[in-house]
Amino acid sequence: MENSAKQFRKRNAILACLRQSEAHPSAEELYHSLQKEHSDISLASVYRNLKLFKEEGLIVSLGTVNGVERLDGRLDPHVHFACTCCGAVMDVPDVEVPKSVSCAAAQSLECRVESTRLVLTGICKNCL
Amino acid sequence: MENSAKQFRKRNAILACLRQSEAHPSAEELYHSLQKEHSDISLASVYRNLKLFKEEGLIVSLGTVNGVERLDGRLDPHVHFACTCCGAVMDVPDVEVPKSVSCAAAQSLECRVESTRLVLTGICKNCL
DNA sequence: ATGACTGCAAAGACTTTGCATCTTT
DNA sequence: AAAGATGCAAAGTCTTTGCAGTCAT
Repeated sequence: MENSAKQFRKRNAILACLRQSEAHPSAEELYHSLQKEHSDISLASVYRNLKLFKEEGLIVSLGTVNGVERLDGRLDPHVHFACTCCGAVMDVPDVEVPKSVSCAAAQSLECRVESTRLVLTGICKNCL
Repeated sequence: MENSAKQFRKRNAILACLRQSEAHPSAEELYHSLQKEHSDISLASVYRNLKLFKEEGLIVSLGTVNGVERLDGRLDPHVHFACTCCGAVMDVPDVEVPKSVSCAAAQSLECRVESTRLVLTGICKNCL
């Protein structure tokens, strides 16, 4: 365990960093945050591991904001707000997409709904 | 008018093509559709005009599906479903995001909400 | 002439991948 | 020795932009 912990040192750091962040960072933003503790980390590792995490379902993509993919380590479904001005992405507290929406979709389209992503865009408090 | 119609021939064709499509196409898909009528159109023109249309609010971006931006000529807010298997994007009929969601966000984040985008992802009827 | 739209090719931004190296088993 | 993780640099996608040519005012 100790050994494998060392082997997965950076991988774990990437996941931990994303989970601790409230900023819904991009790969590059994560990379910069990680450099404080892991000055020798590479951007490729960040991308590589993020891709793995997504495939494993450990993290979620929020889609792109200004052409850059943003990620979330929180797995419980919640609504996001993205500021088109500064690019900030934040959680919207105490709001959820009603389950009835995905049910209705599944029924009328005869599809299987696996995830639900509601992103509001606009101008944040700071930019106003 | 006839003259300017000619001048905006391709521009209009791009917008019309998007508005007629139900597929929420990407720039490249639009480009291919347009080639039937405008064999000399260029991909750059498609991208250029789509960017303009977005800025003018004539069309809406649905975000990216498999790394490619998808567009919608319908401006009334509605819910979308994206198939992760085949990449199809379709409208979900008769469902809407309650206004209360954006109101709650505006209130708790003290932000201005300008648009709302709900995308469900999963497996479509055909792929099931 | 001036301003606007286009095609082409080049540039740009973001992300992925091949390969050699190093570590762990 | 084998398997896995990483850094680096190269490659790959998707999108934007500079420039010259064309059309309309």
